[in-house]
Amino acid sequence: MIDLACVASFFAVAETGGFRAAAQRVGLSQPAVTQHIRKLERWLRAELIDRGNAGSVLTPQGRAFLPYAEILVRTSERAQAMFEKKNIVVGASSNIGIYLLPKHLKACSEALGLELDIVIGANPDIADRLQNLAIDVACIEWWDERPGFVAQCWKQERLVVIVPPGHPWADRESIPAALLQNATLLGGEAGTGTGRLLRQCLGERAAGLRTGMQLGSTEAVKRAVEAGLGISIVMASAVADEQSHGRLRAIPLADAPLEKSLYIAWRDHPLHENPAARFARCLLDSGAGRRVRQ
Amino acid sequence: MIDLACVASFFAVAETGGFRAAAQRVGLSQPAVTQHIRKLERWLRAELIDRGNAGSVLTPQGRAFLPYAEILVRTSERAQAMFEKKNIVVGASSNIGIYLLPKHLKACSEALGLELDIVIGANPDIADRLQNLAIDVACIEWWDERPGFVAQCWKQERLVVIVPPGHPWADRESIPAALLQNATLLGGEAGTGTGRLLRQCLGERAAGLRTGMQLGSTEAVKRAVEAGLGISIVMASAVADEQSHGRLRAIPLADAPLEKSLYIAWRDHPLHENPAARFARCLLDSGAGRRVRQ
DNA sequence: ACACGTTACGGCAACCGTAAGGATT
DNA sequence: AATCCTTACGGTTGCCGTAACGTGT
Repeated sequence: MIDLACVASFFAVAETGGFRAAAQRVGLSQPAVTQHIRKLERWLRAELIDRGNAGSVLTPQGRAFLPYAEILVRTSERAQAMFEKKNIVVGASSNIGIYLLPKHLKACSEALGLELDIVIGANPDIADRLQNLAIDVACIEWWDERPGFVAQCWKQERLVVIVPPGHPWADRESIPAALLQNATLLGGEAGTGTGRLLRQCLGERAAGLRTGMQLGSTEAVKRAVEAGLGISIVMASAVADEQSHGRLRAIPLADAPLEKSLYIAWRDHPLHENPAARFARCLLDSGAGRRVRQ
Repeated sequence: MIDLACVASFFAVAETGGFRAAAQRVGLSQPAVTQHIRKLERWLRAELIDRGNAGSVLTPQGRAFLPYAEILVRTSERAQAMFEKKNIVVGASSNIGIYLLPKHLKACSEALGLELDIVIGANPDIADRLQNLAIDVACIEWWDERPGFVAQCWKQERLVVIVPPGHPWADRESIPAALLQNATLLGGEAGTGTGRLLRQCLGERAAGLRTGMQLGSTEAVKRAVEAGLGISIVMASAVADEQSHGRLRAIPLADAPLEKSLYIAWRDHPLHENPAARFARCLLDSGAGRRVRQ
């Protein structure tokens, strides 16, 4: 059976680019790291690292092994952390992590006496990390039901159409769906389910809806709309600032109350004293949660 | 650093329900397993197993640790297997694994001189296993792009409406979308993207489409339709048998050629001699693949 | 000369198996 | 008595650190 200490040393070498630095990071002498790498290489029957005097670099085989090493190291770290009841890791999709989460975190952290680490990423990425045990609690914009997890609806966030101040729609109170019929919307982060939501909410009236440019982030979308490159639909809280400064107009839809459900999801541990679940419930209490699936 | 041998012993105890059987499985003496479990328990500062004379059972904390243990054990096994260039694991969503894959596997296995293990599961489950490194190649019905992976379109499978022989539509040559307008379809496996595909393909005409009963498998859907409980839409190759025996009618849509793209996905190893990639390409060659994403 | 990784070697810890010891049914 | 896990103990392994040794810049 492989030795995790060897894997940790390998991972450290891969990250630091040298045996000496790796030894320091894992708290061993440098020859010990040499031994670890040799042992791994014998075990896998493959050379993993090209030793050069100006830094060590992974061989192709080493690069192939790297994701395995990372999973092994991170999983063992997380397993240990789970029982120490401290330092839980919260993952959030970009929109939530940037615009909504910060104001809740401090209260929950203090109420529970927990240290929090935050990871912000794309929505599917966060879902995967939850599955991989790399994060304990996920705050996400879209959740496909998976066995072994609990997900609850956290908030219903209003979505609004955003246009620049000079736009023909800028002074409307609301926007009827018919206006959107042939509009082209600037796209933000992929995989957040906004497209799905729109089609579901507008029904047949969404047929002509198109999304131009995938800009990758809501920040980018806001800047693009400010610059007059187009219009978009975003979560209301993402544009509160710009709206109050008059840089953007945020206008609700007229006939359909367009709301996106945000979810808190965590692994359904049978552990009674489950810190992830406690944190999740604390978050939910500050957002009037509604149970979706156990 | 935790010892993987201890984790393997724990996992074996969890699966076999006893220290003796676990010892036999991992090839150690029984006291060695006792030591392993004690070491783990000391390391995690938690009791993991309730020792009873009539079998050992996991404590709640043990059950909480179990998924971590499984990931650690399976990942190390997979890492080792990767370098042995043998025995690659293919995951397939149920429909593909049952109706399409078998006829291709033997040829690919022989052409490459590889042993194959097959895992069949729900579509999201297979995608997760690919991410977790539990499988090497995934044959799936829906793929959300993830960094670090390669996915290619493998086949375009025709979808057909299935109705029982006595149904009013049984003798139609094709079914116009308008007929489906307010139909209720029996649902099969969740998360395969058929619903999405339908809405995308039928556009606004899908507005009234409803799915009743989630039956969980295509086999169940077929039996339910045979029994006259309703109609459904399935992959043509899933009902070839029933169609030729006259137990079901399979009827294409009239105005939209309804096709589902099936994908082969694998981890984008930089390893030159990557057996998973070789196998994937072999499969693609037998299905006229079209590149989607690198 | 310096920085990096390797080799050599010795002490010490830890692991495993055998054998004997409770505890429960 | 039978089964299951634990304890006790000794031999062996192998891991780690110190120190000395190549090697390339």
